[in-house]
Amino acid sequence: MERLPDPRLDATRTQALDAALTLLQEEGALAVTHAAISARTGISRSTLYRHWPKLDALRNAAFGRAATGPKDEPRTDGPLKIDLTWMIGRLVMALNETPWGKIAPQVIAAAATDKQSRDLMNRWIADRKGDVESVFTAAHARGELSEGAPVEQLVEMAIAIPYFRKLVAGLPLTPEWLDAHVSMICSMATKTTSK
Amino acid sequence: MERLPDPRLDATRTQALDAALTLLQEEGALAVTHAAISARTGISRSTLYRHWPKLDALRNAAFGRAATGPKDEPRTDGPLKIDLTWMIGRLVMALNETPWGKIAPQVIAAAATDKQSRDLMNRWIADRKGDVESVFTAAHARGELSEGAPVEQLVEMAIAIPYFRKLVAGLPLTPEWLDAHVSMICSMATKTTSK
DNA sequence: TGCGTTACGATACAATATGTACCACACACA
DNA sequence: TGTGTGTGGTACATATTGTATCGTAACGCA
Repeated sequence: MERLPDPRLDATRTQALDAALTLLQEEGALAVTHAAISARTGISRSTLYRHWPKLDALRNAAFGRAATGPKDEPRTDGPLKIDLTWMIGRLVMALNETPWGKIAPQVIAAAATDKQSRDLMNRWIADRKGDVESVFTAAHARGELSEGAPVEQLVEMAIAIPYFRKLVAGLPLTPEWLDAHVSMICSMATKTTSK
Repeated sequence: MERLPDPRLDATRTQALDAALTLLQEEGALAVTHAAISARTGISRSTLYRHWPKLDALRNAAFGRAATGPKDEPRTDGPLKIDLTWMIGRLVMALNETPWGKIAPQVIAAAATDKQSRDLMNRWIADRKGDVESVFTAAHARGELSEGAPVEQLVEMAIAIPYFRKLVAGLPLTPEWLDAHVSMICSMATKTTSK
């Protein structure tokens, strides 16, 4: 007979990963250790080793936890500028206000040597690209785009620039900046109705 | 009286940092330790600790070494597309073929907690931005730019996208991609002579 | 060439991080 | 109420990171 899963398993895992996430944000990936989590949660070191026998596994679990979040349903009602502002605004919010914004650089660095981190990063990017692309697709269906609009390049640009500003250059992503960013993209995508 | 500097000082420092750079590329920042460099160079562990008493100092020195390189003199003879292709081509080459391409992600991650890494990264970006900007300035002087061309945004875009593709998304920077990238920027910057 | 200085190499040692092994206890389910 | 399973505590093994000390070798200078 199958036994029901012991609720303690999930409870300790959740507690531990919560603490790991905090450590990740506050002190970086190197601070995520069995000992540190034990000190912070009261969970014994042996229990933590039982759940994640290796340090890599523990850190990957923490990364994974940081990347999880509610999926954004893209708005595609139009017009393009409104949809894009909302969609890229969600990205900006994720970078500004969720753990992911602080942790992404460490995932990027880890991706150089660790496949799981690479997969995690790629999945995150693919999701965002998909969202932005669907906005363009809808705009195209409404006839809002100019003939040869380079949609693929525009999608990449829409995402790459906020990423670069925030993570690489350490520049803020303000509402004013967002407006200018979206405006530039729209001016490239739509029929040149500009003055 | 001042004594001349002992040549052994420079010799060991150079040897050690060469090995550190190799380790950095091949096995990541975590592999850069006094012990590893000692094993690789034959320099004794105690000597390495004498030069860089802390591990952070050693890694920062390795980062610094990775970032050094000959300064690119921007070409500003025009036309814009030629100058931009050359200038961004230099950036692409640096990312593709120098240690910096492999190490930048680790510097970015370290920048979250370490001021020296932050400074290093900012200096690198500022240099590149300055180069690209001077290309636009020259083009403006020649009257190649359209009235309200958003030069600042274009400069950022020129740099952010290759960075994102290579470091974050792990995508290749091919000559074909470079051409498309530059073309897009030019079409935004120049008087809309496009059909 | 010889002398004082300085860098280097070797070793021993301390402190911490990273696991492993084992046992007693407490909690969950039947 | 028993039986299994997760947990906590401790002891222990090993590697990493850093310190301290000593003799030796290379260097600059006279």
